[in-house]
Amino acid sequence: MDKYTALQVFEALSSGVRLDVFRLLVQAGPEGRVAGDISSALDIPPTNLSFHLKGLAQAGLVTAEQEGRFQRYRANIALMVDTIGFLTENCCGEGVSCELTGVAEGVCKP
Amino acid sequence: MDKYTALQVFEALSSGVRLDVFRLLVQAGPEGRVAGDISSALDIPPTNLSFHLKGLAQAGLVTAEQEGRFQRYRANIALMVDTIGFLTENCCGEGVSCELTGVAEGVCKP
DNA sequence: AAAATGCTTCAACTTTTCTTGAAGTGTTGA
DNA sequence: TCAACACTTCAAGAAAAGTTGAAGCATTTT
Repeated sequence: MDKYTALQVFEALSSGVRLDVFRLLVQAGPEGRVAGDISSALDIPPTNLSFHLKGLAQAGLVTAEQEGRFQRYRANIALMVDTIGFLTENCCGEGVSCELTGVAEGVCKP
Repeated sequence: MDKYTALQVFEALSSGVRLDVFRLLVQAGPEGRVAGDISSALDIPPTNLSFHLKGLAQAGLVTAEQEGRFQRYRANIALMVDTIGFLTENCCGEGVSCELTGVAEGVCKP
């Protein structure tokens, strides 16, 4: 993963609205949710929701699929997990031990 | 972890400058780095760096310790790892399998 | 004590992001 | 075909974040 991709991911999750939307989609699982469904579940006006969904989709954190006149969104959890790998790169290299950094086991040595 | 804490973490990492700083500190390990060191390593004016370090510290992603007239910063990787746990909460619950979501093994069932 | 160093805070400006109503696109059902 | 529906795009104003030089505070050196 490159820095730009990671930055897009963090930017996407740096808004309360988008964080709520992503979490809702994570909990929805592979079925995902259609836009209007998300709008009413979180009480966000459709115009505003569309703006934020665009940001999440651009970052790759959600995928969009047309379903008749509905638009179904799904979370991409794998990208989120990969992003952590990017952040913890080299955190245990060069004589730096996991014990000292307090990092959970398995994170630094995948 | 609550939503506010997670949001602070993502906001903190949603800037290119702060992402660079955090990654530098992750790679620096437990020794950390003093502010002036970071400033010259990443070519960021001290004033601006101070602004961004404040954001990272407020989110809890870095800690600051005075060392004479220097200020030493260290990364808090554990918080980053915890934040992922928050995001993937319930992602495999209620009949939703990890296989379908494509999530790395062990993430959903810690 | 005075000057130098390391860093932060402040104030002002610039830039970006957010929010909302109005208008637009495509789809479905009467 | 026409109205209703689901959602997105557009435009404009409001709010938040980023950047910089000048000034401030604390520590160290001379």
